[in-house]
This record gives sequence, C-alpha cells and structure tokens, in this order.
Amino acid sequence: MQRTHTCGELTDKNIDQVVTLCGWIHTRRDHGGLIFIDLWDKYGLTQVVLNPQIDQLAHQEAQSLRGNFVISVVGKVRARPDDMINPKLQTGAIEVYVDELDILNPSKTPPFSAWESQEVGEVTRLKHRYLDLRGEELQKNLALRYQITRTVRNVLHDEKFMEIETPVLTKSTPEGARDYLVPSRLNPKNFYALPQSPQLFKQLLMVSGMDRYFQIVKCFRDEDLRLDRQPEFTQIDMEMSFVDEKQIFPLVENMIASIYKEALGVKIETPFAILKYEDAINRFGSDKPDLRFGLEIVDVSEEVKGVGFKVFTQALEAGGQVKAINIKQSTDTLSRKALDNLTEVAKTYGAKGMAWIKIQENELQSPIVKFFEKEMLDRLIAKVEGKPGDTIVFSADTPKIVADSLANVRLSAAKLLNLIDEKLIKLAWVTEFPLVEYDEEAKRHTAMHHPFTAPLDEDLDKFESAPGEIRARAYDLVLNGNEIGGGSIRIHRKEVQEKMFKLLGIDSEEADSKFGFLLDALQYGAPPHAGIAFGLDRIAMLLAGAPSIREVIAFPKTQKATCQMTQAPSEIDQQQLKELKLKYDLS
RNA sequence: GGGGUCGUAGUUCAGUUGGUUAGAAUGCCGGCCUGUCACGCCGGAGGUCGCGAGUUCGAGUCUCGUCGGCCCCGCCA
Repeated sequence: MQRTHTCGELTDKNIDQVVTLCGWIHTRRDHGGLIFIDLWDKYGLTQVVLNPQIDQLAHQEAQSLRGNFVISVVGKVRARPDDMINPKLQTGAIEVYVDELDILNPSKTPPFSAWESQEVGEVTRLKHRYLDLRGEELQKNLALRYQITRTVRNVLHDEKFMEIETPVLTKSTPEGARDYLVPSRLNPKNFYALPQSPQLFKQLLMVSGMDRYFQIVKCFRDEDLRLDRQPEFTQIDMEMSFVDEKQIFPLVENMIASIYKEALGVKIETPFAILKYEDAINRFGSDKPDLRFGLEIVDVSEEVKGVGFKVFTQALEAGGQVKAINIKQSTDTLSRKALDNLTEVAKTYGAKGMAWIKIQENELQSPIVKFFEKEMLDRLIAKVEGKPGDTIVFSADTPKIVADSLANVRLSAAKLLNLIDEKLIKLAWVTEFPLVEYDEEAKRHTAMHHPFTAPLDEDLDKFESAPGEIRARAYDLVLNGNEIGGGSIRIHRKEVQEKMFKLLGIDSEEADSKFGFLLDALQYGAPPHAGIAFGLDRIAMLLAGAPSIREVIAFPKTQKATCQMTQAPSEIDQQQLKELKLKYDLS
C-alpha cells in the first residue's frame, strides 16, 4: 500500500513506471466501460483510469466508489493521447492505468464538497472544518501561514534570537483586556489566568541575560470578536537587550521584507516610513492610517471661527475642533444618498452629523453656506484647496470624535471612489504615542500601550505637571491601515516603574501583590531592553488577501466565541465543579 | 450592553399583494454509456420554511419573542 508518489508529481518523465498512489476521490466519471477518477491529496490531482480490459476486478470494484473515499491504486503511468492532455492539471500529461484497487476507507456523503466552486455558508463549513480544510483556499492559506512562521524562525535564528516557551497557566494582572481564568483545584478560590501576552516573562528573560528572545505563542483575551479578532490568537513575540529603536526598526523591517519575499515572492521597500502619533491623528484621524491614498484631514477651526452656523461655533466654544476633508473630484459620485451614508458612518463614531459643501462649476451646493460671509467662505475653500468638482465634508466636535468620524469617513469615501490601489503595500511605523490616556469612566489614567512602556526621556518631568502630554517610546507597525504589531522600549529602572504605577493609580501595595516579582527583578541588574509583538493571524490574513482572520486559522471560533465543530464551550459535569469547589450564581 | 443584517431540500438560492400540491440549480439514489476531466443522457427520492407564540377563514410571507450566523459601536492593541 505504501505510496511511491504523491498525486501531484507524476509527469511524462514517469511514463511506463508502475506506481502506487493514495488519496481521496475528488471526482468520479463513470462511462460504463471506462471509469475515470481524479485522485486528490494535498499535492495535487492525478487522473486514474479503470479499464475492464486492464483489470476486470478493479473496474468492477470501482463502480462502488464515491466522492471522498480513501483509496490506493497500483498501476502503470501512461502518456495521454495528445488531444486528451489536460493543461489545467500539473499531472495533465499522464494518467495511471489501474490494475490494483484498494478501498482504504469509504466515506459518507459529505454535507458539502470542499472542492466544488459553490460557496457554502460559514456555519456549515465550521461545523465540518476538517472537510473545509481539504479545499484549495484553506490549504493555501495554512501553507502561507506556515511559510510566514518558518521565515520568522529562520530570520530570527540568524539574528541570534532563541525561542523560549513561557507559562500558559499564569497570573491575572490588572490593566489590559479581560482575562480568561482557570480555577486551581489544588488551591480553592484561586485562579490562573491565560496570558494576554507573555509580556512580563519576556522582560524577566532579559533580566536573565537571554539577550534575544522570541516566541510564536498563543495569547488569550476575553473580549468581543471582530473579523480580525479571535479570543485566542497567535503573536510573534520578541524582546531584546541593549537596543533601542535604531536597532529594532531595521531588524523588524528585514523580518517583514523576508516574509513578503518568502511567502509571496514580493519585494518591499525598506526602511518603512515613520509617522508620529500626533501627525497620524492630525492628518488621518487614526493611529493606523491607510497610506495608500490621500484625502487628508485639514483643520479649519480658524477659518470658521465666528461663523453663524451654530454646530461649528458651539463645538469651538466647547474647546472642540472643526476639521474637513476635501474629497477631490467627487461631486458626481457623491449623490445625496452617498453623502447620507457617509453621514451615517460619521454618526457611528459619535458625530452628531456631517456638514458638506459641493463645489460645482458656478455655485456652491450645500446646506450650510448660507451661514457664511463670502469672505470667510473664500478663506475656507482656499484652506482646503477646493476646486470645482470637489466635495468638502466637515466634522465639528471634540478632538476625539472629529478624528474618529473623519478617519472612517475618509476610509468609506476612498472605497466608494475606488481610490485604493489593492496592489500597493504601505508599511509605516507610528511612534511617540501618548504614554497614558484618561479614562473618564474610571476617573484615572490608563496605559495606552501597557504599564511597562518607557516614557521619552525629555518628558520625564511631566509625570506630575502634565501626564497626558508624556510621550511613550512605543511604536506600532501599520500595514495598509491595519495594525499588525506594536512594542516599546521598556522601563528597566524601578523608580520609573513606580512613578508609572503611581500615575496609573496603582498603589504600592497593589503593585507589590500584582507585579512584585517584576519590581524585584528590576532591582537585580535589569538591562535596558525593548521588544515588539506581531499579530500572526492578521499578517497571514492580509498577505493571503483573506476576508477574515478565520480563513487563516485551522479551527477558528464564531463571533460568540464558540466552536461549531466541538461545541465548546459546554457545560461540565457537577463532579468537576465540586472538585474545583465552584458553584454557579446565575442571578 | 447597543445598532444593522441574514436564517426555505444535503448545499447554494428563488418564492409576487397573505391564497390551491413550496420551486430551480447542484448534490444524492437507480439505469444507460470506452476518452471524460464541472462528462453526458433518462428516471427517482429528498422540506418541522431555525424555534415558539400571536393576528387571520388562511402565514414561508405580517407582529412579538427566542435561538443561531455575519458586520459594526462599546470593549480590545
């Protein structure tokens, strides 16, 4: 039964050889006399022929064959007649004449065939994921994903990184996402948390002198799902000692370039652009701007000051802003309906509405121009460089709402006007994030990246005076408007770490109980260190051109974080609960 | 927690204004077929219209609830 070849490798060079193939029945074409079978395995398809004149018994047995049966065949490779060559198949020049057929395992009729072109609903596909995974798309995506991790391991190995595993059962820490918890049977009332990332462990490995660590590792966050977010996902996690941005950026750029080269055969430009957070927000309204197109945001707060349009003046009086995007050459495309849709986008992100001005050849078409003096209007149009054919859209509100709403109006408009060149690959670093942001609900500062991120040296004196203005030595890597990775220079001195905790409202007692081990370690010769982590699933999704992260994960979860195949999560035995000393409270 | 959208043969979908026996394609089963490769031809089976109430003489269609899928806000780097 042992196969001599896979289903993807026989060519006219193998003619007259006796071969053994194993695989699944992809298609069966029964001509009564002749039976053709396309035999499939992950390497390809080979047509095998059952001819009663070659072997009566095998031909007879083949009549019972159906799709997805697993079989092995022994037979001779023959050249196909010239006009029977199938150029669509790798093996299309040959076929195998069977004289021995073995049914290794029959198959029930599957609910769908992974090989047929018909689209199948995702629930059905997920329920029978093992069948779906036979299909070309997922085979390709998982191969790409493997190509990426293989490249990462090669590149980082060459750069003297060592892969080290860290615990999965670990300690729940404040800050960040909601933890997945695991009860401890041996320690009633105590819980492990699954890691949101191996952050603290990798920093401790630097204290240990490991110098360069990496890990391709599962992380867990109990938050709501999106098309690019699963509750368990994989990070490419890295940490280095005695480095700063100058060493990290080129190293990462080389890694990403190698991934593109090895996985897609695409050469990308290095170094990547560097964009300060403040500039990213000002120009694009987002800390992960899509740089494949323009439509930049313009601050027109000065130009509209004192206008009779209440929405603008009230926003400004309340300390807010008025900003605009000039959507060039769009008066024809942006119908009233389309503008309404863009307004809905703006509203999704907190805007109360969206003003607009269409610059027609001889007039301004707009619900708001009547509030403007001519001179003011001229200044405004000049500021946004408005020309006939352009549409100017406005957002007036708090800086956050203005940025969020215009950032997303910008994206929607670009899609609507087909401004995005799908072939472009725009990678950029976003740097100098705020160290902390103020949480209105909790009435305290929270770390924007995480609590171990170092501030810029020149901002160290702002901890008391202006914490909101402290910039962090944090950096994100953005690919075509998607955040694919982020990291920071870490705090390696205990005093700075304590200042940070104080700013976050974590008192020394809490700091001690939650992070004591780290604070201790920082006192035993912690080297300056820094690191970064990448979302492997997202990178794979983007490189595959897949519509969701689920298409690059072998066994993904649905939006309610369930697995359609295993039915996880599920209720457990009372006995298990009892052992864990747990009880439900469904009040 | 909130908004939007979808749910009809195994699968993908159609189903008019609420009206007779819910259709198509594909898959499946049976028959015929020696050059097909999405083989072809003939015949057949296959339905809790997600589930539960309600309105109505009558509900796949309308209303309410519920379950599930997807997308988004919040949340999450």
